[in-house]
Amino acid sequence: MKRSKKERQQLLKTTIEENPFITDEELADRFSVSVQTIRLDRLELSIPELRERIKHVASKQLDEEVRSLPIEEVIGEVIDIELDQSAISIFDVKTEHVFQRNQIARGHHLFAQANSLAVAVINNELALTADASIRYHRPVKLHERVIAKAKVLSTSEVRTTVEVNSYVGQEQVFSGTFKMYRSTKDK
Amino acid sequence: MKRSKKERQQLLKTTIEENPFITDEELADRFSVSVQTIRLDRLELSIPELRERIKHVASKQLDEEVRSLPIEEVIGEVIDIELDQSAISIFDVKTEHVFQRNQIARGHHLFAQANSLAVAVINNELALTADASIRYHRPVKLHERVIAKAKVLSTSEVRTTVEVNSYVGQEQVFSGTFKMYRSTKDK
DNA sequence: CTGCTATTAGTACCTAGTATTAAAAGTTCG
DNA sequence: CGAACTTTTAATACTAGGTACTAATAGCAG
Repeated sequence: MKRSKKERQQLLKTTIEENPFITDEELADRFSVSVQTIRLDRLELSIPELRERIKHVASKQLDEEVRSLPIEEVIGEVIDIELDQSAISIFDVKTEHVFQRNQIARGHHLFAQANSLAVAVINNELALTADASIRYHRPVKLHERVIAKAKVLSTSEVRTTVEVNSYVGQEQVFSGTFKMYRSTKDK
Repeated sequence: MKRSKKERQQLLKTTIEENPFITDEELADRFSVSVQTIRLDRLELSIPELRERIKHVASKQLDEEVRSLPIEEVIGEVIDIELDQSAISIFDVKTEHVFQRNQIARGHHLFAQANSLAVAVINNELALTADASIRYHRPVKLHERVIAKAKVLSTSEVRTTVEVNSYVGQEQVFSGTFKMYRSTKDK
């Protein structure tokens, strides 16, 4: 099986990409050339040695582990609030909020922004969501800024209905109606 | 700084756990003992050498990449899944999930568990929540274990309805109906 | 045949170890 | 105190999977 230098180097690159754990010796075997040739190839292609490759993959893994730990606690920043009436928060979609494959924000983050805003707008120590009906109007992408606007529709002694609409620019991306319990003892 | 053998070995273990990239020499320095002592310690504790540790971390990374998308992006741990039919996940409520004041889990975590399970159960590259209707039956407290059960109710070419019910023990705490978009090209 | 590139071979050196033997230091017990 | 034991350190030989360098050889083109 005769390959030109270029062919071999191209193949070398993809082979290592798909299996970074392969040694020069195995590669030499596979391509029926000497180990030295493989090393020259790697040199020319600036492909690091096995151990460095593995180290690189491992670091990536550690990064992922740390980045995926703090799942979500910050759910947007409240920029305006009138208790028992309305509230506005902004939420910037970052890499940790999106599906890796299509860069679309996972739905529960938009929900979380809206839900926590609904909780915040209620002037009460204890506010809990009883039920909610929501709708996603269009997908939100990485790096977009979502502005959620909450509006209190009705209030009784124990129940409050809050409507939340979220926008990216002028475009609506999310809407929801939250029925909230509120504790009887006011602050 | 004098430590007994036991103390040193205990510390060695946790040190390596938190930074698997550390060499015996660095450890010897850190604990003011010889390299040989560190090696005896590793031997006694069955801790593999640096390169093996790195290799192990790197393999984990490759596994994740291959085992692909839906599972790692689920909130809670999926313990059973039958694609396009049903799925179950567990979610342990920790301190970071609750309101400090009353130790009650924030609603969006329960929503996130249910929503991501609904996404995972759909055997499709692209699944997005279109709208959802949910209800919180009773508050969930710190350290409780929530079991979410997703069931696919109906499927058309582009839409799937998933029902999710979540329980703590025998008691239902959450229910939701999720209407999902699925991409037209099936896997 | 002469040049040129590509390949192979060989050597010294490196890191981060294992495995083994042996000596030295520290500690406990009688 | 000193023998017996554990713990630590040292020294040596060997390993994988390389780098860096020099030198020899093979293949082919003009």
